[in-house]
Amino acid sequence: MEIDTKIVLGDCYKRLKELEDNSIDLIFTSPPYADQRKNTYGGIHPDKYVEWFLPISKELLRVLKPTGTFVLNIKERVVDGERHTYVIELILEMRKQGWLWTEEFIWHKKNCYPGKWPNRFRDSWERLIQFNKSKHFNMFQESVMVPTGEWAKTRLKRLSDTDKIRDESKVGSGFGKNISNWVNRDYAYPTNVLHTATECANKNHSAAFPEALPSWFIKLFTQEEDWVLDPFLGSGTTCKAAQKLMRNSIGIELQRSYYEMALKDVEPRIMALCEETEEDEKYRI
Amino acid sequence: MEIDTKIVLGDCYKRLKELEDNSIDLIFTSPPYADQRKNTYGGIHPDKYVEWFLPISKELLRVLKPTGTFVLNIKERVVDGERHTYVIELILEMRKQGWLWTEEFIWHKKNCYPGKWPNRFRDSWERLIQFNKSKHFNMFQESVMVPTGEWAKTRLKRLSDTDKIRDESKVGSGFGKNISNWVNRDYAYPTNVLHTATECANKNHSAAFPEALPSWFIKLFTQEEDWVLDPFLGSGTTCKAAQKLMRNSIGIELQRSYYEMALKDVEPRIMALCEETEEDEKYRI
DNA sequence: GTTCCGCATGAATCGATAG
DNA sequence: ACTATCGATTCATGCGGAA
Repeated sequence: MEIDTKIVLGDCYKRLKELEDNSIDLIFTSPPYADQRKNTYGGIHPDKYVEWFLPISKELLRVLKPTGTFVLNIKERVVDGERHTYVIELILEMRKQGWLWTEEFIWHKKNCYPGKWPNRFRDSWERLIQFNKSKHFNMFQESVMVPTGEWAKTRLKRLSDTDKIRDESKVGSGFGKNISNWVNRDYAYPTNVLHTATECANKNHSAAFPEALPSWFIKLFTQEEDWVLDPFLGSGTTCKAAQKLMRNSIGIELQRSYYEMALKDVEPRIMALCEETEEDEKYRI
Repeated sequence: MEIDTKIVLGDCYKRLKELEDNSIDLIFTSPPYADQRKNTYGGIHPDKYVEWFLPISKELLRVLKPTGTFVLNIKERVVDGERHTYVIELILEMRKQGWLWTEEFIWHKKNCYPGKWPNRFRDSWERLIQFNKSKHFNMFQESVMVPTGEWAKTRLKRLSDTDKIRDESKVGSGFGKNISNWVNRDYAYPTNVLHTATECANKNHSAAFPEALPSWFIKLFTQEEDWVLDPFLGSGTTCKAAQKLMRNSIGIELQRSYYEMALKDVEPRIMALCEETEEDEKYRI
């Protein structure tokens, strides 16, 4: 199987024009937050954010397949002691464009940014807003199933005595393939709240999200050889995740420094066999 | 110390009229969700929800002290495959009334309603929207600090097996509970994400939210002898919590059956000492 | 007195069927 | 076509009874 990973330098509004109608299966992106990252994106003023984003979302609507999904990672910032309303206004305006506001996932960032303020606590969650073009979109729920409570309660306790002793190292290092082979069925569907620790790796990119985040949505909403798009690629996390999962991807990035950073981490074109190895098995969530 | 706990039967819009201006320190409530609880509240249609709630929120704004806080527990339902927009529209309209949208807490319900659908996962979170009348509101952050260090050990024991298994299994793909978050400090400030299960089966009165929820906000936004208001009291959880914490409270409930249920659990007027027991400690979120 | 197992029960949603 | 009702689906939790 051969997949393509395109990293594009340029303004996303202009470069999106070059993409064909109905050609993308999943758009996953984290646009620059309002009035933040001033040095990189010029700092869109919160009051102008909706106005700035709507032309882009219109292009995104055009390039997305009818069965595709758009996942927008965003959080409103605090302005003058209040949560600014640009995110919820954006939802209302995008619906007028024709987007369906299907769902809102919560990303709970366990190790969120430290700090203390007299009138608010640390902000440890962000919105992952799911938009669709039609009600009949692709969703592959089985690909993100998690072990059930039942499995945790019964199976683990039962095998804890003998098996822990038999293979202590594997247990200690986090339940490897040992147990995942044991029980194939005891998996449950997840909910709309995701938990991850934020990655410290991409220090240079101020809005970096952990690779597990795009990976989760890529597995959920696409199949191998589908097309993934991130119009605000940043340091390249989305394309990296797509490539590992054998999805084609396009990433657009305005800043040359990020663009080059993304290029470094991604093989522009790769060839690979399409066989699930035992190694892959272990990485199933 | 003597505190008052008033349980009032009647339509909250009318009964709110009887309350004085600037007399309440905290409003905590969970109004009937749109088209839900039809048998008890008649079910407000999602399209009419904002229109229905605005006159009430106007009265709430009147009775709240300038230093007070209004915490609204709500979640939009799915209508025709989409998340309905009445909640975010309500935020915009309440701002026009003069409310400040200060913050939005997430209540992560661990035991959310089961079910499976082709196009969405189970909904395991609700909004706890914080509104204020002015930027200078009371907030007692120390009262809800979370023990760390020694406490972390007991917390770890209490982690459900489900949590342990799921988090361990996610390690390979980048997810994971970072135990090292519990650092050496004895107490840490919480974040704006709350975790608790809904109180469910086998109780004479099943509360929509667990008592820990109003308790947390009562401790955070009020002091002893302050006034707490719940205009949609339901089975009385908010007043019960207020009473235990030595806060005066007023609860308004339309349904006679709920009203009587609330009356039963609450001593209309009590005298008590002001000591936090070990039992209370356990209820800290 | 513990621990363990079984079971009922939720602020739900979809799709089909009926009026 | 549009609304109303109903069955099927699904899982964490806490209680009660049993070992």
